[in-house]
Amino acid sequence: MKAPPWKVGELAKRTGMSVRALHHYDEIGLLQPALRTPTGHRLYDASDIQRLQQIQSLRLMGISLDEVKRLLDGAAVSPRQVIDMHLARVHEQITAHARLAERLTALALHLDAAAIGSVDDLCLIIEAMTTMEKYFTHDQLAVLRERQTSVGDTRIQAVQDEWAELIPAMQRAMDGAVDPASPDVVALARRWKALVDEFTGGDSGIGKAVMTMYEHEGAALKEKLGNVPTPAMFAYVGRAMKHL
Amino acid sequence: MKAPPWKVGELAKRTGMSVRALHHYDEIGLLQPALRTPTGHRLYDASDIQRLQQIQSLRLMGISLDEVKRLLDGAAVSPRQVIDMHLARVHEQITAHARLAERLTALALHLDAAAIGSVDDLCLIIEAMTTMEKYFTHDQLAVLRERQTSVGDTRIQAVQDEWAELIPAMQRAMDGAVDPASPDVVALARRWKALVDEFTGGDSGIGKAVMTMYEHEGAALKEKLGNVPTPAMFAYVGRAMKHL
DNA sequence: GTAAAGCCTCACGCTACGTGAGGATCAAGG
DNA sequence: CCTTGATCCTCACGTAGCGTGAGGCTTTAC
Repeated sequence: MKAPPWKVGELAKRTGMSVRALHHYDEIGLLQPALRTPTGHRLYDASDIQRLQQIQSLRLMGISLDEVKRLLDGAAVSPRQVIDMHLARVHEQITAHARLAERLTALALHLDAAAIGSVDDLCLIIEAMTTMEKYFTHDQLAVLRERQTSVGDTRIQAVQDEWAELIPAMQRAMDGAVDPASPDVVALARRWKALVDEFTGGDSGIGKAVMTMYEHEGAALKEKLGNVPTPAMFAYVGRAMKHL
Repeated sequence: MKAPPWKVGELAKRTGMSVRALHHYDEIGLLQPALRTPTGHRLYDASDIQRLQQIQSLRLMGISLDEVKRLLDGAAVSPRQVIDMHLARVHEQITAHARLAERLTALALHLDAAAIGSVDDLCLIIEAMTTMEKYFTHDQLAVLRERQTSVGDTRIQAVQDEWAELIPAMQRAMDGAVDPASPDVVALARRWKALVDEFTGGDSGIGKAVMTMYEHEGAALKEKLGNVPTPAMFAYVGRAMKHL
């Protein structure tokens, strides 16, 4: 156990820092050794060592070198404030990362469900997720995910096929100006409602969100899904449903 | 709604990116516009725009530009792997930040309790916390924090004063080679046990951790706390306790 | 005395751009 | 045709906290 002052390598070994880091601290004026040998070698004395321990303590709490310097040099900033502000920043980071993790987990689920290999498909799914997050609340998305896994792939495919048949049929009725109260249209509306209820799990908020989404994103969705309901069609179906 | 190809400013406005970011993507070969005007102005065509959308999607998931490039260019890496590995990284970050937040919160508590203003004291507390985390488990630390708040400052001070009296007394008994079974020493041991029990809340693991800590950190603690028990003293007290 | 180890000072590299600097080009009006 | 303001171009530095050499002195140990 040699006594101080120590050379940079010795100090590094004893504190677990790298020599480069100590050089860096010297460069930025965070820890400048009290002495130098005539040949320019750094010599750290006891007070330098203590300061380094303080630096290490503060760094362990994730405080930036800049703030460490401000804390140790000028007492102008209160430690308490620094800690509080830093804690707030850390909490922000945590929530941001937590959201990201949630999205990534959901994405992984979709990847499993859809047996996707291509990057193009991956991006489409991300895009769809992003769009949906704009219209559905967090809870609603959780409900939809739960339903997705519970009903199973085959049923989902069947539902998609039925929509692919139902929407054009409804469109033809509208184009032909058929009375929404007519038995044929009401029958279509009944199937429509059944599909919607199955999708939403009876949550009317989800149904509304879907309509809002189609309203705002109609053009974009049409390109990707083929046939999609228009706002006019929602109104038409709504009238037909009054006669269920 | 002008049709593509678009100039960089136009693309930036429509996608919400900055012109500089698009320049950057060009520089690193992530998104190089299909065309340039004879004077060098970038012209992005439809496929460029689609690629940019994919880039934005992947970036929204927190994927680095480098990995985005690898994903979009060479299909050599599977999307699924990338997502999984990225998710793992994010989870690591979350746990690291969560630990940090926990430490900061505990630190804020100590600051409140000790009415600390100086940076020196702040660092001492951090150092103490760091040391204790090496010897106590997470649960044990939670117990100690809980006990700290429940017993109150005045009692803590009283306990410290009693230790300050008890330890030298025990040391004198040891120095005088007094039989640990003697009534005086047993009486001291009784007080000792009461203090320990109050501190540990009856958790024997905590008591052992304290002993291990004093054993390893004896010298460092002695400087800061004044008189501290030595391993020999623990043994002596242990023998005395057999006669309680 | 010599070789190995340790020290010094540059200086580039990493992430994903922000922010000018200095100059060419484009679109619209006089 | 000329001007003017908006837009475009290409450098190039700055960010946080060092890692990792390069090239050249000093110290230490045999």
